[in-house]
Order: sequence, then structure tokens, then C-alpha cells
Amino acid sequence: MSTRPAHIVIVEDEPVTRSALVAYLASFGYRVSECDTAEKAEKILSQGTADLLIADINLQGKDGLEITREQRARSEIGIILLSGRTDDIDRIVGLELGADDYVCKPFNRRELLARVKNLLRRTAAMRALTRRVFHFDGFAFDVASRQVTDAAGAQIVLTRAEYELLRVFVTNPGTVMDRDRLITAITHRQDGTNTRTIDVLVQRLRAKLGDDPKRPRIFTTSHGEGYVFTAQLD
Amino acid sequence: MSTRPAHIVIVEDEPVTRSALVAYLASFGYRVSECDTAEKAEKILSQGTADLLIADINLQGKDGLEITREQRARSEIGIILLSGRTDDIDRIVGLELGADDYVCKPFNRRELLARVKNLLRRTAAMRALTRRVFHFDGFAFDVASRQVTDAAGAQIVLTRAEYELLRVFVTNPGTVMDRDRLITAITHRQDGTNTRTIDVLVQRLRAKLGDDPKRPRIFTTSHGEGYVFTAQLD
DNA sequence: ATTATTTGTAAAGAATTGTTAACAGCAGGA
DNA sequence: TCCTGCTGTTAACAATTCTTTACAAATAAT
Repeated sequence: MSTRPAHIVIVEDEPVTRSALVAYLASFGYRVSECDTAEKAEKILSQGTADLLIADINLQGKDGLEITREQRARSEIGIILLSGRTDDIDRIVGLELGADDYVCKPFNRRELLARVKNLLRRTAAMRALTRRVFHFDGFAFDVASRQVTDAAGAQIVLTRAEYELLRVFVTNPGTVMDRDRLITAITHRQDGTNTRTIDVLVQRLRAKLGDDPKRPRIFTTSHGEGYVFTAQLD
Repeated sequence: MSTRPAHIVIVEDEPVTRSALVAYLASFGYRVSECDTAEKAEKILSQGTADLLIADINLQGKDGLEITREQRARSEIGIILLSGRTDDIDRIVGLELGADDYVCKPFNRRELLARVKNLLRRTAAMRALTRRVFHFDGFAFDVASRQVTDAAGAQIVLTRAEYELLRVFVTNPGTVMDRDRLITAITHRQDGTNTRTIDVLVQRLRAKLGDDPKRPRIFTTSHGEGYVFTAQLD
């Protein structure tokens, strides 16, 4: 699979460590951006092209933990924290904020590379799910504008509940979801709404997207369990 | 969002560490399976229900590194290695084989939990995207879309139970599986289901795939034991 | 060969889902 | 205000799927 190289952002205010790291990763073909402050890093990250962030936990001004918290709130980018100390508390806090990994200095370059590779493998899948437009079975579903377009380019209008339901499905492809979960996803109350409501809504979505329950392409029913989105996302 | 708990498999031959770990993770609502040898772990993993594997790197017989290599070759399950030593080489080898993380004993439980959470977040997305297609006897079985296509390209629709059953078979080729094991794989009930249900479902799968029990090509019955998938996978 | 056990098959019963239709709530317009 | 059209919900009945049951066929043991 020949795909374009991953983009790695490094935030480290110690010049020697930073340039060594940049050179090493670049030598393996990665596209690397280097910065010495959190602010510069955030400027690059805001472009949305980055795949992985390697941040020192001890920075002047805004530190690695703060960057982690802010990034995790808005994106699913992979995050590896670097630290000079072998401090349990720092490490645990970092991981609980959502950093994927934590490496202590002095670190072994080869180990870091292995961690980078593994994490990129994981995030490649994640990125596909955080996009705004989903394509499946000839349809284009724009989550932001709530619009669905079919293969011929015609607009398909969804009601609010249908939209919420489709959004839950496309963001959880291949996962069997029971009616309770789907109910709470579309009505934001927890009390007893008849679960059969889901069946009716699924049936209406099927009708609008031309899916036959006897030969399902998009929404497959899992008898006794719920429904699964089984269309190929591409 | 209430989704069903993740399934974590733990392989650790030291009883004290193992039971502590199991109890701790279970207390956070995870479904935990524990084993003391690689072989037992692989039996559980072969069912394909596990989300995450935590393996000690030093086991009697087949060790954590070997399990990592074998699992990574066939699935994208999350893998965390445990080790008594702080050995750079072990760690790097483990990571390069595809383990996602490496934690040294004695480890902090809270740190391990954070790593488990982060990794599960990543693998959840991954699972949805990895598409596995099994080819046997002219048929193509797409696990993600739950569809079977025959040699002529015609689509064969499977019910939920038939799908689950076929999935267990193709992921365990050549292995005799008794009815109890097959029942637990397909049923969503708590109370016991009659084992004869399996015979009926096998018969229906045979009918749909054109397999004659008197001259079986795909599903061979093992008298007094159960059934085996005997088609060649390619 | 005979018997007991296990498996194949068909068909009935129970549970779940598909579909249609009707109702209540609500927004916007006459 | 009342009306109108739409949405979400519920209810009812048809269709499908799962499970059980019964009996014939096949296998293994005596």
C-alpha cells in the first residue's frame, strides 16, 4: 500500500533533543514539523494535516499536558508525551488526559520509532471515522449540513431522528447496536420510549436509501440483538 | 453512551499478579478472561470476541512475544505486554513485533488502566474498518458486511444465527467444535438453549451452501463430538 | 445382526422483526 | 385562533427467524 507519508509534529524546547528526533524520524520518510512552543504547535495542528503529535511534557509556558487536554477535546490525533523525569504522577495524568503513550528521556530512538509506527497504524483507522462526509453504497452523507445525496446527485431529505440514527450508524460501522443504545442516541432522554420506534425509523431510512431487509446492503438486522451498519465506507 | 463492555484477555502465569489484575479491571466493568498459558489464551482469542490482550512476556512454554507475533499476523487486537525486567531489548522487540504497549512490573494499576482505556479507544475504530473476506469452495464470505457470494457471484443471504455460526467455523478451520461451544457463540440468551438447535442451523447452512452431509465438503460432522469446518480456505 | 446412541430433517411453536396505519404534539401560516 | 402539514410515537397484524419437538436415518457398540 503506497500512501503518502504520515505527518508528525514535534514540540520540544531543548534544541539538541529536538533536532536529533526530527532527523531520525525524517530519515524514515516521515514528514516532520518541529516547534519549540505550544502556540506554534497548535498553529500547525489547527491545519488538520497532522497525524501524530510528540510533545515534551515540560515546556516553557503552556506544557505538554495542556496541549494534550486541548487536542484530545477536539481531535483524535495520536499523542506521545516525552518527559525528563520518571515520575509516576506525571505519566498517569498524561495518560488519563488521553495521551496514547509516554516515553522517558533519555529514550531509545528505535523504541520511539516502534511506538510511532504502532500508533500511526491505529490512528489511520480513527482518522477515517472523524471525517465530515461519509461515502457508502453510492451515497454521500454530510454530517455537518445533515444532507444525503444519492449516486445520481439527487438530494434525500432526512428528518431529525433519521439523521441522528444514520449518524450513529456511520460512526459505528460493523457494530451491532441494540435498540436501547439507538434510542438514547436519537432522543436524549433515558426514560421508556418504546423500542419499536427504532424499527419504524430504520424502516424509513431503508426506504429512503433503497435498502431491502431481505437482501440488506446497508442496514442489517441482527435478530434478538439490534441493527448493524454493514455498507462499505469509502 | 452505553455500549457493551470491552472483552480483555489476560495471560499471566503468576497467580497473585493475575488475580489482582483481573479483579481491578473487572471492577471497572470490563469483561475479563484469565489464563495461565498461551495455549488457553489462544483458544479464547480464536473465538474472535476479544478486544484487548494483556500478556506477560515471560511465560512457561510459548511466551508473550510469540503470542504477539502470531496474533498480529491474523488480527488487529490491541496488545499490551507485561514484563518483570526493564530490559530495552525485550521492550523494543515486543513493540516491533506489533505490541501496542509495554509495561514493566511492578506497574501502577492506574497507569495500566489509562493505557487500556486509550488503546481500546483506538482499536474500536480499527475493528470497524478491517475487512476480512474468507474464500472457500467457491464462496466468498465477507465478515464485515455479513454477506456470502457464491461462485456465480450470486448473493446468499444469511440470518443472524447462520452468520454467527459460519463466522465461528471459518475462524476455526479444522477444529472439532462441540455443540456447547457453538451454542455460546451464537445465542444471545442467558438461559440454556437446547443443543439440537445447532444441528438445525448447521443443516440450514448446508442447504444454503449446497453441502451434503453424506458427502461433506464444508461442514463435516464428527460423530459424538460436534462439527468441523473442512473446506480449504484460500 | 441387534441395540442404543447420535444425527438429519421436517414441521410446529415461540419470539422477534417488517410494515402499515393511526394518533398526538408542534411549528408555521392563514 | 384555527388550520395544515410534518414528525415522532404507538399499536396492530403479517412475515421472518429461532427454538423445540418428533421421527427417520445413520453410526457405533454389543
